[in-house]
Amino acid sequence: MNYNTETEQKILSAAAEVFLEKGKGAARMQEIADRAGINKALLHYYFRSKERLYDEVFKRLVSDFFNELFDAIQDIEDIQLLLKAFIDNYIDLIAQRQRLIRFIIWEIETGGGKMVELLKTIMQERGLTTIPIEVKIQKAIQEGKIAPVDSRHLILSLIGMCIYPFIARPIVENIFQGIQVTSTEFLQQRKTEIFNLIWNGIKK
Amino acid sequence: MNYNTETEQKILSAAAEVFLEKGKGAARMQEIADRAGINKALLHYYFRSKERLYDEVFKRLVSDFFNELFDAIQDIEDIQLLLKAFIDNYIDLIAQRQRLIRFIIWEIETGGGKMVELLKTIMQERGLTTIPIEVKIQKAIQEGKIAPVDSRHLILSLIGMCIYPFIARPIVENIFQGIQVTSTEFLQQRKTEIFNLIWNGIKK
DNA sequence: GTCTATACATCGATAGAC
DNA sequence: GTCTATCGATGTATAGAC
Repeated sequence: MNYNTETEQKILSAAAEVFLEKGKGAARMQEIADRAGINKALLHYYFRSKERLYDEVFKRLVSDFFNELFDAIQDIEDIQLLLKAFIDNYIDLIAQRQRLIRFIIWEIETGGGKMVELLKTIMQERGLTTIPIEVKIQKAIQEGKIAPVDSRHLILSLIGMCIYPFIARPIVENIFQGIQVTSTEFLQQRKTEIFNLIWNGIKK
Repeated sequence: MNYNTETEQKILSAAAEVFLEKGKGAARMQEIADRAGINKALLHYYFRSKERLYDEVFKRLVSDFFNELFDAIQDIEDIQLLLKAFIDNYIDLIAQRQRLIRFIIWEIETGGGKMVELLKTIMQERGLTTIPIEVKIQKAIQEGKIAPVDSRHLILSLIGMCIYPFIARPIVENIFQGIQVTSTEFLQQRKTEIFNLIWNGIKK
């Protein structure tokens, strides 16, 4: 039993909780220490500063998300199945990680440097030099399977449609009475509506 | 000349700058005072607390945005022209207010209460009880002008596609080398691609 | 490795003179 | 209305005993 690593893990999961709930700026080292069942001094002993602790937590959470997404769609070649799988998995992964979006947006909005670096690292680790889905969309266009849209814009549209309800959740649920963004019913509807819109929009 | 009001305006515009740049949490009353050319004490004399100053700034900036959007599309009845106008105006208004999005997202992610209240107020002031575009989409469906999609999902898709490139701007510009989200060229492409995708997706 | 105690900085807010 | 000076709370980080 390695006491060192055990404490480190307790700190990391407590820090993930607090950072996700409060955001980096409002997160307090005291609260992280409390939830980990230790004191502030030990936090700095293990991670030196709040900044470094945050970096470590951010890296782990975001890497998990993107690796799961890449895993889910990497072997699909048929464009229709690929789009369906992308939408389904993106929405499910986000639905399971609602607070992670705030986390990523907070980070992006401080310049996005960490996020860009992390994405590069993740792609490098997977041996990717291009975005797989972009290449597959372009291939489908060349083979005449879908209309000649701009692949980059299609990807931006896909992600935007999937992610927006989660970003604007309080407003969406208030403006559209009856919608519960996390309900199984809404998630299923959302997947279907996005796929139908996209597919009708680009099929030949 | 009313000195009272003049100082108040200087404070409000300085506060808007700082809040937009730093966000509510990281904004400092000292910096707002400096930019307004006064001292901290006077800030509290006029607005009592940071919270109230923030509320006032938030209300003004967000109201302006939505009022401009509503003004731009309220008289359009034809569904095709309406969708085109919504996309064009939404993208232009956001492009002119890049930092406002962070502002709104920050606010949403602390619960969204202020945003919901503000939207209700804005709609009340305009005498609206429903969302105009939702009603017009449903009317177009009933009249058989577009396919019977879910109007709420269509609106979510529209906004998501318009707003996403601005939210994820640093990532988008890095992943898609060559894209400059704020360039006239990209904005024009984006408007066209969104409209074409939507219209092909729902036209009969 | 883990603790207590504390240094040191910063921030929002206010008191009080003018 | 506007200023200077300062309070009180809170935050990160560290020193030093065990």
